[in-house]
Amino acid sequence: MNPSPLPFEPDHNHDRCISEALEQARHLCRERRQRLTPIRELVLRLIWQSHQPLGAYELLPALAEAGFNSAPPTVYRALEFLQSQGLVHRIASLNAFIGCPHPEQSHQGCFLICRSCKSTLELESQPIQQAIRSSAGSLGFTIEQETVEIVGLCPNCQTRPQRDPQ
Amino acid sequence: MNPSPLPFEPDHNHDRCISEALEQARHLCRERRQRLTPIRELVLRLIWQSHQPLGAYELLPALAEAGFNSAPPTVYRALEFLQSQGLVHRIASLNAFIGCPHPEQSHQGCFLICRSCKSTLELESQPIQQAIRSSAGSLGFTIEQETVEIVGLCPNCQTRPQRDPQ
DNA sequence: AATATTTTGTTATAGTGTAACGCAATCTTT
DNA sequence: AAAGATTGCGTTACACTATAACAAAATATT
Ligand SMILES: [Zn+2]
Ligand SMILES: [Zn+2]
Ligand SMILES: [Zn+2]
Ligand SMILES: [Zn+2]
Repeated sequence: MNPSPLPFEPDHNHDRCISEALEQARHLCRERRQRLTPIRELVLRLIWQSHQPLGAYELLPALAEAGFNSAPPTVYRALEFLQSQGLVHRIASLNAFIGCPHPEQSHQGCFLICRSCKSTLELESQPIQQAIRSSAGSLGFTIEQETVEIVGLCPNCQTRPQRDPQ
Repeated sequence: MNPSPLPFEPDHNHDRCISEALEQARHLCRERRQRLTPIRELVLRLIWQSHQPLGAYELLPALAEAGFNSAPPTVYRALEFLQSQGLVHRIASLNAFIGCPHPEQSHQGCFLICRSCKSTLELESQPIQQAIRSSAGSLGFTIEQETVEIVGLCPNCQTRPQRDPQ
């Protein structure tokens, strides 16, 4: 067990990922006077079940099991709220959602997505950010939102292609 | 009229963009022994009507007008072919498609998308590519496909926000 | 407690994309 | 040129993703 979740390590302490993410979500929402309702918290917990982006419709059965209404608007509303608080990011190229490991300040994610095991890692890459800002700036373009999603093979899947880390 | 299409210039010679794109498409397909059928060429021409990404369903009426079948599979097949030949890129964050200005060799596009006028510019930014490769490489991640889509305001729309270049 | 605001339930529908199958057109081989 | 193989297209149906609109319930505010 690693003390902190390492990128693409299938045997990291993921229970800790979950509990930390939930704890931080509760803390941030309290601080911001936003309501982390049972549905919202459940959706966040479900998304954090793995490091693989989850589609909105994959959440519905679990919501139903938990006794909630399970129509699309329910889950999309929860996802919208979580996104607005920076707790969740949407992966445009997958139509899916993933928990943000550092939601304390709003930011643009940069994602490495493994084609094989689907594990997805959010980067904070200064060089990438800088290069984008520089390219856009030199053309007089003002950046408002960035989508950077890199698909490929994670280290595990290059050697053990069939492995499926959470 | 500019001799070559400048980024975010609404009054560039766009007829030339179109004719060059079509000419190059014909040339590349001939060279690769791929069939640029009437439907495929029409879809490419429609996409090149502007520098604004076009949704698949926006193409259907024009296909119908031209006397072709206008069911979704028709246009999606054409788009799939054009993408396979690098003649068109898909913008994941918009669910839309745009013509590629330099399809002669396969590449990963990086797109600047104006939120106001929707004009979209494809960049070939070595620094961005390099930064992405470096970040991924240091984590042992092998890149297969990149999605880099930057939304913001182009120079025109920062000063004349309501303008709508082609 | 009364009122306003926010959240959720519910139904319906819009928007995006694909499966599957048969026919037609084109290419390849004889 | 004829026969067979391959590719592209027409057609229908459907899957997946997301939102509009309005009523009911829960919560916050006065
Ligand atoms: Zn984890
Ligand atoms: Zn994040
Ligand atoms: Zn042009
Ligand atoms: Zn391109």
